[in-house]
Amino acid sequence: MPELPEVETVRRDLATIVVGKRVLGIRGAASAPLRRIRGLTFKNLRRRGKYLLATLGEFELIIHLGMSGRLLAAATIPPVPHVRLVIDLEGGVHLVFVDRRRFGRVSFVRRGDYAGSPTLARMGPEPLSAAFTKSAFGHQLRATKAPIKSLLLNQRLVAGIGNIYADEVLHRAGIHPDRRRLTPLEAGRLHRAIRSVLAAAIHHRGTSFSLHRDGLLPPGNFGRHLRVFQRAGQGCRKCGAPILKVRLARRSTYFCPKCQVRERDVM
DNA sequence: CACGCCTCCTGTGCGC
DNA sequence: TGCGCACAGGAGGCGT
Repeated sequence: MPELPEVETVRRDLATIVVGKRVLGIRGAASAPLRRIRGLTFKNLRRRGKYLLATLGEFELIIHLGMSGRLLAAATIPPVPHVRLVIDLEGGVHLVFVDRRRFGRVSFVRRGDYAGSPTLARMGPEPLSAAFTKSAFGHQLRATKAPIKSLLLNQRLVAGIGNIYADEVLHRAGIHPDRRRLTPLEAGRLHRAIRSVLAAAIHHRGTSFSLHRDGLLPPGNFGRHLRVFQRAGQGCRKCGAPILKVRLARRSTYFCPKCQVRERDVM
């Protein structure tokens, strides 16, 4: 599930609960470095791309939810399978990391030491920040020849986009997912689409999938605003043509064959 | 270095 | 109904 809007939703839900609280203990599959978190206090809870970051003393807690990870704050440990880690906080609060597929990661490093997370170390700008400029984005898109969808997924040109929002922003921008070397016009449309789609998704608390509809978290409801993702065979909301599903970059890819043409724009 | 492919893990849903 | 297999929202690591 978790792409930028979902991770941001988790961050906002948990920040007010954990910030300022001291760690009383840690249980579960905690690495030796992670066990040093005991006794330290959460100074903040931040997000970078799809990563959650927290400063505690001289250290930084790095949490990536992977494909199936969830992070919950609760007074009692919920009776769900696949609880991997529990961080006990003062005030009777438990931070619970649940991850069915174990693709999630929790690490504890010296502040800013991202050597163990190359994607985080090389992360592109936050799409909703001023650092994400149309001109820099456009220049980078001219300089690389991979399919635009692969570039959106790899986190280096812009942070936080995954398979759902890659398809959604490409549809919004009217760009075929396999287009390469975008024109400045296309780059401009894509830049704008990235900002508007992600902002709207955050507003709706992200896209909720069955894994997350268990009553433990307020559900996201951006799902009903999706224009192409998991809508194969259904009509494009813009032109009515049936949405296609293909494999691209080893991922399911949904697009409208009429609104998103592969040919380069005529300028 | 850029790019593409394979892998990690577990559960679900589909076709036969 | 049962079985086997493809597939699932991510990113790290490797080979080319």
